Amino acid sequence: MKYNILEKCNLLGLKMTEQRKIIIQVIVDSSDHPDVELVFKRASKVDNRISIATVYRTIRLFQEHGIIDKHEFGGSRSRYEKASDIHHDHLIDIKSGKVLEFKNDKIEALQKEIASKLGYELVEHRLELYAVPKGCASIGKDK
Amino acid sequence: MKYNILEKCNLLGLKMTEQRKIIIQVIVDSSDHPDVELVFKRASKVDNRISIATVYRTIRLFQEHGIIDKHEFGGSRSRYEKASDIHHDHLIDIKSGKVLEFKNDKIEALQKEIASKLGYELVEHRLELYAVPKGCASIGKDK
DNA sequence: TTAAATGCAAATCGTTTGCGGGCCC
DNA sequence: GGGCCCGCAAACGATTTGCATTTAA
Repeated sequence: MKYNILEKCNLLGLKMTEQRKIIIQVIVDSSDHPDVELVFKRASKVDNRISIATVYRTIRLFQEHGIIDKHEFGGSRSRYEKASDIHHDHLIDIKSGKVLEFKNDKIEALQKEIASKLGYELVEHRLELYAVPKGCASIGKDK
Repeated sequence: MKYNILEKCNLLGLKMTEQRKIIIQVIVDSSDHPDVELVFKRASKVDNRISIATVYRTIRLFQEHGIIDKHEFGGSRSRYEKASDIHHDHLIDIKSGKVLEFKNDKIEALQKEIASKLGYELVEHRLELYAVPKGCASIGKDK
């Protein structure tokens, strides 16, 4: 019931090219939710015959097959991470850009409840907390 | 302590042009979180001497001054609404695209608590529920 | 062998911007 | 009158796509 990415690709009948292997490896090894540019850079370091178009295509493909998850945090580019069986949300450190993951069942339950009260059935949700490390709260709070 | 948009613009020293008046009116009259294109269409109906560049500029300006709020729901375009004093989150009906607003203090409190536990101070958050009307749950659930 | 995947460059889409002319305060 | 604002069209950045070539199966 649990497959790794290579197995999932097989099941889906996707050809396993050198490029795809590298992109998969980069995604699996990255815990910082990289954007396409960054995945491209990291992949290029392994094998520079890879093109950014392929990275875009591959990431999109994987995303459409639920192999990786797409996020739109602060910036203009989308960011990605390996899909995980355990759902989680994100806290974005707006000082450093670092992204922490968390999970809270109470919030999940409340969301369902809210949707239900409004006459809806929850399909998915997006919860992002934008925060600053305790202490450096209002110091240099420019913008 | 409570000002309407015209007053806010005055306070900020913004010139009140015909275009801006119209754009403000369109935003105030819209409860469907329109994107720039739609604001432009509605504004043009009132006065077709308006250009989409002005709509982009004005909306951006207002947003930067906290006069309107920007959202990035499903699609590719950003959507906007008049800023309100009462914070609320959104439920997006993925069948119809309709957007409902809701407010839940328990969730707000939990978010602060989560951030705090992680060593952070919550600055802002984004919570969106994507849902389908009860009943038509899995019928025609074609992605 | 052959359908699918790649690289390249051009196209697309939403949004921003430089410029010369126009308009609010 | 002067500076902010406008319309226009060109520029932009992220992403997608058409096409000829390569490659996995």
